[in-house]
Amino acid sequence: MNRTASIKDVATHASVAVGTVSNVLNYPDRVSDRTKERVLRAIDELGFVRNDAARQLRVGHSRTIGLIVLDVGNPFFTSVVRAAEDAAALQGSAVLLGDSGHNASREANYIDLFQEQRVQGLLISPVGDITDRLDLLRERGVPTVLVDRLADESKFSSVAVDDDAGGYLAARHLLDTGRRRLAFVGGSTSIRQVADRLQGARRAVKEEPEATLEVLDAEGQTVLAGRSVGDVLVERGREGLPDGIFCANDLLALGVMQSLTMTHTFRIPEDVALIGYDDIDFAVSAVVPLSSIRQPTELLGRTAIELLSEEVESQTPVHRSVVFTPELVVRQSTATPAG
Amino acid sequence: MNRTASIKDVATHASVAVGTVSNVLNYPDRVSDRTKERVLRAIDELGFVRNDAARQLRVGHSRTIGLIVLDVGNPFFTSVVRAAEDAAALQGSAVLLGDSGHNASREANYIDLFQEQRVQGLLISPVGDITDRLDLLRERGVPTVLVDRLADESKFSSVAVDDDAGGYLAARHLLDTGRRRLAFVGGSTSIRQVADRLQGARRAVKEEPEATLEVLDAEGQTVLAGRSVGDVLVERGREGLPDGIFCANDLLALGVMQSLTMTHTFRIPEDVALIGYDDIDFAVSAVVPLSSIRQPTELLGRTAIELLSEEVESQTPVHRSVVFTPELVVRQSTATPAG
DNA sequence: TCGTACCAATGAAACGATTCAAAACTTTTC
DNA sequence: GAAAAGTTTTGAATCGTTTCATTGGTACGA
Repeated sequence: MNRTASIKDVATHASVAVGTVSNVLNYPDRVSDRTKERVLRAIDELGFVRNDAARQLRVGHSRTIGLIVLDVGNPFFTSVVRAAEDAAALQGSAVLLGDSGHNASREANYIDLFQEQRVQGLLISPVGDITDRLDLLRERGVPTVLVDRLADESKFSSVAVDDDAGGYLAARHLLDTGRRRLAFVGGSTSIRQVADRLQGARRAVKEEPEATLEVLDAEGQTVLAGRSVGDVLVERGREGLPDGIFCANDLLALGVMQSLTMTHTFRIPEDVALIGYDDIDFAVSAVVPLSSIRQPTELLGRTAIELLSEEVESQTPVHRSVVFTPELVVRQSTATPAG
Repeated sequence: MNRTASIKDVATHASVAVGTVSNVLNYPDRVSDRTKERVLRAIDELGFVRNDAARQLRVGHSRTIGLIVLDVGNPFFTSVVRAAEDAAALQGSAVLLGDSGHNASREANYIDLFQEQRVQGLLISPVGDITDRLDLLRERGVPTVLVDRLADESKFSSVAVDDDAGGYLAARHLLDTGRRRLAFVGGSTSIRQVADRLQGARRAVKEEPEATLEVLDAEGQTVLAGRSVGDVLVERGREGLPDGIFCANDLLALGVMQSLTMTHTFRIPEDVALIGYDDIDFAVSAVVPLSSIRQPTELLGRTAIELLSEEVESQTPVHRSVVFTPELVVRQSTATPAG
């Protein structure tokens, strides 16, 4: 297995100087057609592939962008990742993807790795509060954009989705379709996103004098947790039943739906309207197609790359925080009750 | 923003030679404790981070492995990716992840990129038949392991899961729990995996003289497609109903389940047993927890890395194909009918 | 005191690209 | 036909590591 060809081999093979080969690769119009053709043939014959490490060493920076997410398995992030990759590809960069899995030490490993790789910049959805760590990065000249988290604008750019607005949107929709006795199912409100969504919902409910909002406890954010909540409601019976339920994510909502529809005690949406959050793939194919709040994930990924480019380009770093508003997706589970 | 510190700066700062700093980084026991400490302090004070491009240029190869999957959003691949990352980290390598999205040109882009990066090797779940392309890679000394696809063992190593065995396992389980009138729902059998699973199921059915296997058409591999199949069965009524249904993936199975349970005409598992394939997260939290066939994705990812290491290490490349057997996961949807 | 080991530290060379001032050609202009 | 202007091509210097033959020190035994 003979060593892969270098630019020098190509130069010899084509009887030109190394600088010429480099020019063919990087500034094709500086080279005459005749030599260009000769060089290209040599490249082809030797199967030359540019060594990016050498290139990077010389020019001082790579063409890659680091992206660290909390969980690649989460559809929200999967979608953000894909959008970021596409946007990066358009501007000639590649994305190095790291999955921290909510684990601070894995996150730290990736940050180190990406620094050694001299990435152009870093997009990160941080595990905890690592502003110190990121401050260091910033000082060392690695521009950073926070994803799905608000940042101190004097220090970082960030992209996020307005969860308060999302909560408002969901509750407002239930109110607009005539429901007045609302319930919120969130799992732990110690999660910032959940707390914000609840806050938004409260805001909407305040706008209707006779509307009420009850907060139901759930153990976690899973389908099973949702089902337990549903079972409690079923037991409670027709009396205390809310007529509109807003779940802080679709899994919870699907669980509630399973419980209510299986027992056939209550019909969705006639007796209870139900709305989730995230608009996962399963929402549309639920037994009763589930209304939900969709987060503009593609936009999030694309914008993150744009903000990063701004940081890379501008000498005097100015930071921007972009907050997107989520979108209401209406399906059958919140259809207006007949009559 | 001053340039990041180099090994030379560290050497000056600690009053040692550059070679010594390099030794501290790479062969700590070659260096006396006193100087080691001095160097480490200097590294800390200057915030030195090793430039991996320079390192790579010198040693001739990177510490990264390229991994190209068909779809990061697919839980199967997500799980493989995570396992591969962990296994790679253990041996000091990092994984560069590429998502081809079933698109040959995106795939080609990643292959090019990874070649320029001089990855140690490539794990790939190829879009189409790209053996030509991969042959080229092999000639250029980039060892390649195929993932989720069988390979000509004279050319490549590969890891895959035995779909025929999985199909057999599912059907055998239905037979073992007393079902005899089986049905297979697969979507298009032009997909290799689906065809193999059907073949395995047929093999099992042949073992029981009085057992039958009916193949039901489905439009695609989604929940909705499954629901349509379920609706057809419901319409058919108790007469022609199979007593055991095997779906080539969990989405189809969940669709069938929705249809059968909603109408309350038939009960699962009393009237019909139902088993899926893939054991996605949703299987366990279905209305009736769904039995399924689990693919050993973690093992797949880990083994892929191992095979690649073998290829990298061995001078005379020998290739191996490893085929794993999937695993039966029994839940309520195939419980033995009472009595 | 000298010779022999042994250990630590040194620093020039090499990796493969890009860059850029200078050299070598071509073409234009007078 | 020579000078000026423009175009191509050249090749040495450079980026930041690792490597390794060599040098400098120290300890021990004779």
